Amino acid sequence: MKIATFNINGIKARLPAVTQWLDEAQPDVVLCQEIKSVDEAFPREPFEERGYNVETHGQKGFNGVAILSKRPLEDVCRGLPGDDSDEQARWIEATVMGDSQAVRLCGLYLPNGNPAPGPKYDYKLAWMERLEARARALLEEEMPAVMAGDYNVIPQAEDAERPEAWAEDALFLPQSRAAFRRILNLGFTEAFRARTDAPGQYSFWDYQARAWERNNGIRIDHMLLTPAAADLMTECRIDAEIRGREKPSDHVPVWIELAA
DNA sequence: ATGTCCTTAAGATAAGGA
Repeated sequence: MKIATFNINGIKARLPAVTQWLDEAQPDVVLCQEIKSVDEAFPREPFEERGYNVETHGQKGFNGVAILSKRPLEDVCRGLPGDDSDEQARWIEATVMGDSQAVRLCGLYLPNGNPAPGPKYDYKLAWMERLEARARALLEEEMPAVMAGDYNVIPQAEDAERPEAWAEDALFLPQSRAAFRRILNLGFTEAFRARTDAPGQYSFWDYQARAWERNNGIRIDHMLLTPAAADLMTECRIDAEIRGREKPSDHVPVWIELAA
């Protein structure tokens, strides 16, 4: 089962790029972030005619997450638990049946947090505490689980072309990286780094200043696997080349193959 | 070189978010 995460940066603007990639990559599941659409306005038809089931958790103007799946999605839950006053659409989860076993899928769009310090950074750190709590609960279940999405965290210096440029940024501040590491250290496997220590591998390049042409990127889109899921992983790759196409997202897909 | 892009609110451009 091929499972991908992709921050598409607006479904209305990205429909041609996303459908072209779907037709080529043929993922079974895609966890999408930044759909920037309310549920009612999400264009379901292009995906349904390709055989995907569509579950969205949108909001007006920004944020918004979705799951596309060729297999039926069950037990869909929207919103990260832990704060009923949080109205930002950043979390969706569902269960998909593999050939041999069920997998719990969590799609997340972690807050950017800039400028730091400030209320937006406080919100990011509080959101990460809630994520840690949900991660603990997932580990206690027997089902293999994947938490994938735009984490807005650069885990290590080797995950940025110019780490010095991010020293004061919410994506790379020690507190952000420590919170990410606390979640990993519960027992999760970060899929990409479990398979390679190659430098220069990124998932985001800014639209500005010819960042793509210079490979001035950062790796902030991650897939965290519970031990039961990590045992099933046979592949993890970044489809970087689509960043160079017409009207691309500033992020590219990251995907795993699970023998589930 | 904060050099771009996407969104909404308007009804042309400007602001917020990233």
